Amino acid sequence: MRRERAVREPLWLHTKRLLKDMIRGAVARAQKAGEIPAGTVGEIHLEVPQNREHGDLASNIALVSAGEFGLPPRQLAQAIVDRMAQTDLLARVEVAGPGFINFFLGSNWYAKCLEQIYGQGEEFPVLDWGSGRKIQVEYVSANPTGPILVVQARAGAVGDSLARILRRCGWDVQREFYVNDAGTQVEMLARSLEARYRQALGEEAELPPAGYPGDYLVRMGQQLAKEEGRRLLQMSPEERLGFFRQYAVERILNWQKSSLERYGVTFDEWFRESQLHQQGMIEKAAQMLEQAGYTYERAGALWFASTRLGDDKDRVLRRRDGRWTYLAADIAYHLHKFERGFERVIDIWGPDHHGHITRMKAAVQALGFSKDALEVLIVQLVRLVRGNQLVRMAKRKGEYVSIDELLDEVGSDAARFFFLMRTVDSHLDFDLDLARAQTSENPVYYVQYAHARVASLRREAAKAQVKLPSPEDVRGELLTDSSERALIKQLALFPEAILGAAEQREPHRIARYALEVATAFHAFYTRCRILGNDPQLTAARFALACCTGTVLRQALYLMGVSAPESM
RNA sequence: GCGCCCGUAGCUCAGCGGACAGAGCAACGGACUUCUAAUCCGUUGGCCGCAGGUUCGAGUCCUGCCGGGCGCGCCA
Repeated sequence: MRRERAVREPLWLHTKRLLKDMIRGAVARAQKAGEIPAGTVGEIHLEVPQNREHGDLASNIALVSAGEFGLPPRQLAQAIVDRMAQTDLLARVEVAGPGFINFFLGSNWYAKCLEQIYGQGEEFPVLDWGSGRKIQVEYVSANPTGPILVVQARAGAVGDSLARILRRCGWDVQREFYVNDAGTQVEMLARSLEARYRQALGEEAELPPAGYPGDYLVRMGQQLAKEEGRRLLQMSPEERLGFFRQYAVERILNWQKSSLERYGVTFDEWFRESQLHQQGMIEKAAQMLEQAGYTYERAGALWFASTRLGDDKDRVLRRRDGRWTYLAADIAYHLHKFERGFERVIDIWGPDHHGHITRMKAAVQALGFSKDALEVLIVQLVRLVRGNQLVRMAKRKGEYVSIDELLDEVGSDAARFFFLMRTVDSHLDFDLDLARAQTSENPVYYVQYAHARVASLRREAAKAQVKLPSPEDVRGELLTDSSERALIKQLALFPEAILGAAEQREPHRIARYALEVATAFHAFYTRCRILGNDPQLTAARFALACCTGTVLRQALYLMGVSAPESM
């Protein structure tokens, strides 16, 4: 069993655990020998130094604990190093600078690392952080009143990627899209469509003041006029509005679905707000809030006393006219989420919803759940630029840039990669010209090209009758070039990149990681002849190239970007 | 006025409290008879918005300013 674990656990994580144990062990022994006074060691932190001369891993434990033990950092560090157990994974350990302990990985480590990654293939890295716990990621959730816009496309890339990453870490992930198919926006949509339908029939009809001006409704109205003629005018106004509402919502929803599918963004569940209304979920949620003592009536409306949970003002749940507010429905929706058994719920919203966070968290708390069970990620705005020219995208007058237009112009791979390169909370300037460029300036091609190069290498090998080496024939200790070692180490960092992205909810880390792997690979490829005359060296290098291909394919998959076999 | 996000190289951006602050692009100079040059190597380029504070140590944490974006409805 222990052997099994040692083999399956990613070597990088194993190494970090081992070094921490070694430090603790050394402190204990030094204390026993009287070289270090009594005291406790806090959490040990290992980092990858920026400077290569500072080793492969470094610990600042002696600087942090100097106060606790009353020793100068360097002396403490030296005492630890002197008492440290041996391991064949390290070449050397040294005390440096103000008191850092720097660890240098040895050739044995590189050999083991390559052996593990190559042996595990697509299974690498084996991760089980989530261990099957249920988590939900909700994203895009655009109103069914128009096309998916650019900021929602960004949220789509982020949400979909985060879901893939969490799943890779062993979480049971559900991806959800919340369809706001009830409420005034949808009423307005129905009335807008009715106006377009009447116009198509040649009637004098005006778009309602806050109606939807986009020409998709003009086309929809024309099509309805063609399909139905004047039949709809004979319905009662109520019936007619209901028809328009349903017709428009379904049509637009399908449109949104196909746009997202084309973009590789999918969902396990399209959850409809109307379901909450129909099933009395809102009343139920309101009752629970009431029983918890968080509601009151004033001026004919029902209020949520959210200020008691940190909000800056109380919020209306049920309007004077008896209709529920968006907030009330959203509270019911979140109640429903937690009733479905999710340990964590992650909502990805646009910047216009940030004000909603405090009250939503307050509601979750008032309903009896931990406020940490709900996490909200705000994806910041996207500005489209062409060169240094800002592309207009005002939503008024029906002027906008939809996901379809974006995909027509730059394609799914570039769009997703660009959205995932940046942290979600930074405003993004999306350069359409750059994303479309099929040149080295374009980072997505840089990564894809590295993958294609590996694929090409395999084809060349097949041509030259060079077989894929079997794992036991791979001798990683032969790889001593700086570029080979840098690449192996970079591949070894994959588990940490995935876990970091998952834990911090930062999918951009995968994009940056992929770029680093590609960089390390291109350097290796340039410096080292892979398919050469020495069979053993060829086997080792070929294995390393294959590992790179696998890791790149996995990383690209986590971003929903394709991994081409040739370019 | 209040809230959220941002301010790091000419441009776009990374940077888990650590060692001389990084990458890509742009600029300049090199490298293809050999596995894809959509590549590689090198050079140039910085009061990390400003001012205080916490710390052995701050681009990173705290406070206050300045600048930019967005939001503040019984809309969703």
